Amino acid sequence: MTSNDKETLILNAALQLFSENGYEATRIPQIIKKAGISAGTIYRYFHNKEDILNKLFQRSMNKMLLSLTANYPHDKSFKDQFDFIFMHGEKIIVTNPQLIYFIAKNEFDRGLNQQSHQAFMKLFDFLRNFILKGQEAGVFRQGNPRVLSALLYGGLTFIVDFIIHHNNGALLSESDQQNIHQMYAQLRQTCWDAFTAK
Amino acid sequence: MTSNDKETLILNAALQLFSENGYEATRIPQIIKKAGISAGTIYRYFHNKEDILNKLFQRSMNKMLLSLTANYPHDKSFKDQFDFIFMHGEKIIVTNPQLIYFIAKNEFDRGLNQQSHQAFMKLFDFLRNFILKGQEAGVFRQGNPRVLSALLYGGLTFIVDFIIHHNNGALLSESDQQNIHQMYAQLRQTCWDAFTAK
DNA sequence: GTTAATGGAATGAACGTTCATTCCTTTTGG
DNA sequence: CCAAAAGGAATGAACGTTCATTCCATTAAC
Repeated sequence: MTSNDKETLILNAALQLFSENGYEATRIPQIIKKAGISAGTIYRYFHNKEDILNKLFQRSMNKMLLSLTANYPHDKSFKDQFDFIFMHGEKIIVTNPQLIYFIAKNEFDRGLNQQSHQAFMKLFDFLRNFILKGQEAGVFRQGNPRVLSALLYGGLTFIVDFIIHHNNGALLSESDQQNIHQMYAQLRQTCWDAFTAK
Repeated sequence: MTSNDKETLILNAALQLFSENGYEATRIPQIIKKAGISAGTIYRYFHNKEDILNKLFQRSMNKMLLSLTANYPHDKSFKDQFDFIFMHGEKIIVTNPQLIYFIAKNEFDRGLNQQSHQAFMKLFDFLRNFILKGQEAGVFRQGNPRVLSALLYGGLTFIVDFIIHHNNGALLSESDQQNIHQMYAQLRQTCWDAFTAK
């Protein structure tokens, strides 16, 4: 087991605990136990608790951004781009709902440093740019782009709430997954209608 | 100054601190200082820290529900009811954005007791029922009502994020208020389109 | 054999809470 | 009316506990 693996072990344990209980309520001993390491070791890889939060936040942001930007269909229609964003969004969420929930819970908390905020803004700007371009092209309704991103982001987050709390963080059953997939499809259609209604 | 006033003093201080920093990160000494009372006094009015959270949460929920249900236009059109909900939602949010932010931050946290969850569900059911009735009447689009409530609730919450963080929790300037009013109007129209698009 | 990594007991600061005491208002006695 | 007593609210220093972090002996790697 390399040192890199141990860092990942710690981050994964922290992700689960932070998303379940929040950053403040999560105790270092909990992380230690879940990661299967000892108190001293954690401080070989991270300066302190806050450092874990920030490294985890940035890793999460980069993961999401990478997933959304890799193979992004720049030259296709807005509908295709919209579907691409939703399809990959759903994949990210269903694969690891804790990630989104962790982000939503900690997004604006104290404890996030400049670098973390920049990582968030990168993702936010990506969505914002998509909306702005759609508005310029006359495909999306006019107005403050924040309203549309609020709908999209808020809708996604609230569905994650459902995923997380429906079974107390356990893995999703097949029927749950189908149910969520259906909600996701409805949300996509509803958002698209909202975006394009004139 | 009656004893009731002091309880309110504590709850108001807690509301501001909880919404800014979250429940866990808020320290009792902070509440004491902001409320202008001493350490012992707080335990005359509340059993413990968690009790403050729950009493505050329930007070917040009841405030919101009262504001939404008083003079509710049961016998008017769905559009009128929709506008009523939005109008009163905006009023609540602009008057005290911390309230919504506090709720959004603590909604699913550990520490909330049965009674608090019931208070939340009462409000949630109110919205859910409105959506269900609209669906039954064929006015709103079909599908899982949670998708529509996610859009509405998520949208509102995310706009509150903007209000709170735009000026670090200070009172809103007049131009800010106009800006928010505009966003709110856009959100209302967009949500209505999303709700009613077939 | 040397260096780096690990474990876990030890540490001290900070936390929520308590409680003996003080303060102030209200009641009682004459 | 006034003075003394009582009652309840408020105080803040002190307490036990819990937390993040450190330290150092032990183990693993090469």
